[in-house]
Amino acid sequence: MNITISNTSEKPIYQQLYEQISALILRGELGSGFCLPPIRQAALELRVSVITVKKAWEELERSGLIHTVTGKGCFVAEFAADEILRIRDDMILKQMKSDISYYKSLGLTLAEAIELLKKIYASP
Amino acid sequence: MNITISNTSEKPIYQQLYEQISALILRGELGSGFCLPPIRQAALELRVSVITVKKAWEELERSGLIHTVTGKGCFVAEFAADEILRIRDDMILKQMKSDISYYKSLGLTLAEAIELLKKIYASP
Amino acid sequence: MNITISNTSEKPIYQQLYEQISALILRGELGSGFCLPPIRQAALELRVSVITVKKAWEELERSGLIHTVTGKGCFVAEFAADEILRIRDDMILKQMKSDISYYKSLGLTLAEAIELLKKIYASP
Amino acid sequence: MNITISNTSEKPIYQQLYEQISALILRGELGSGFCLPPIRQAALELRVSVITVKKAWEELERSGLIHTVTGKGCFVAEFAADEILRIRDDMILKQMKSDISYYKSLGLTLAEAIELLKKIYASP
DNA sequence: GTGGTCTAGACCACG
DNA sequence: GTGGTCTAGACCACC
Repeated sequence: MNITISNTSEKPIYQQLYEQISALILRGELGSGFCLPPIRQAALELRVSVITVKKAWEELERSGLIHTVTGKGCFVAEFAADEILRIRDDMILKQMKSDISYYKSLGLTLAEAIELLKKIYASP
Repeated sequence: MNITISNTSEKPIYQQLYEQISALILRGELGSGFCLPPIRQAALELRVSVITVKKAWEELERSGLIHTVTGKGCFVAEFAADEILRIRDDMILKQMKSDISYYKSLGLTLAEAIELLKKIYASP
Repeated sequence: MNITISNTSEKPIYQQLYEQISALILRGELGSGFCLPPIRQAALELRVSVITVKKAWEELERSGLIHTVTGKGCFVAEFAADEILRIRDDMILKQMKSDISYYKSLGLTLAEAIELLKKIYASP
Repeated sequence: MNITISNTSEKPIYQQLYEQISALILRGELGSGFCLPPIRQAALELRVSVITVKKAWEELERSGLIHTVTGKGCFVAEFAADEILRIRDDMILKQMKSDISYYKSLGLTLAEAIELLKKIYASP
């Protein structure tokens, strides 16, 4: 499941977890019904606290991306094909609005933004 | 000097202050030599603690955007005309790299990104 | 971790702290990964305010000598063996340039300076 | 009298004044009996406050380098030839002791110090 | 438990 | 008047 956690990052660990797993689901790499590892096992593998994993799982459930069955485990929710796209687009839209308000505040024009975007997208 | 502070924002107050004032300087609205309001006065007007304002001012100084003269006040630093552009571009580049790595992780293509960018830039 | 604070010194307390701890790190007495005492505990032991300790710790982080993990503590950064020497030499060079410009302004010759240097270095 | 004042320096202005004038006296460029300019004139020329100049003059008097005659002006004190050397050496010794304790705290050896000293003295 | 932020209020140095 | 430092004490986020 290729998750990487940085202890030195400014972002809280639970949020790093949340972002990476939600990305896996929204890109379709974790399909509907997929069973996430138990929090204790995930905590061991990622070398983080159980509490931290639990918090990330809770956030995922709150976003409607997973679905907890007590005593069974946590499963990726069932999505209609277009529903998953809608959720993804909402997340991107929300984020991009915030990003762009920052660019605008520094006086970046649309043309400059597009040029930069192309350049950065091209690099790995 | 239109500064707006949100006490409920996730961002710390001193950082909101830092971002807004650095934007004013980088957009050229506060020219070289401009004297910022005294920290005590700014604290009163913004209804925050003196220390919070000071912390923001310190960050501005650390970034080289202002310089402090004890007993006199805090002044916007002297910039070569192109230097200010270079600083602005560095800030934008750094931020955009981080933003785009998020878009990519959600599988957004360059074409989609540009389209969204245009749409959001158009709205106010 | 022998730290001594003088309340009567002209130097601010946080700077005394910064200088002594950075010296410990640069001399290699606090190795990579070493965990500094929690700021509240350090404040108690040194009989200064928590905020004063925090300010010193922040300066250390800004210099890249330590890194802070929220909820965990503050750890001496990982250095390549020669990197730590480079940082030390930069600090000494910068300081010595300033010192020597003062000696020169008082008309001290190189020969006199070396002689004095030897004499003072010999004394404890 | 070639005095240069930096408003952006970390050093207080009165101390910059004090250091530069005491250097002029100790190097012998301002001989015994030389009359310093009136504080109001000096303040005008240096574009600093009268209070600041006064403070510097007072420090000079306290060090025994000048001598104020009310209603007449401030005059460089009378020194025996060797006395001026003694004062200069005291000042340098005091400063160098402090400087060297810093070098030692960073683990700089005497040999390294001498080498650096030669290198920096050679450069302008 | 840890660090992160914010507050109100005090005293000092500088100009 | 300005900024610089320090204090005690509070609340929050994270682990």
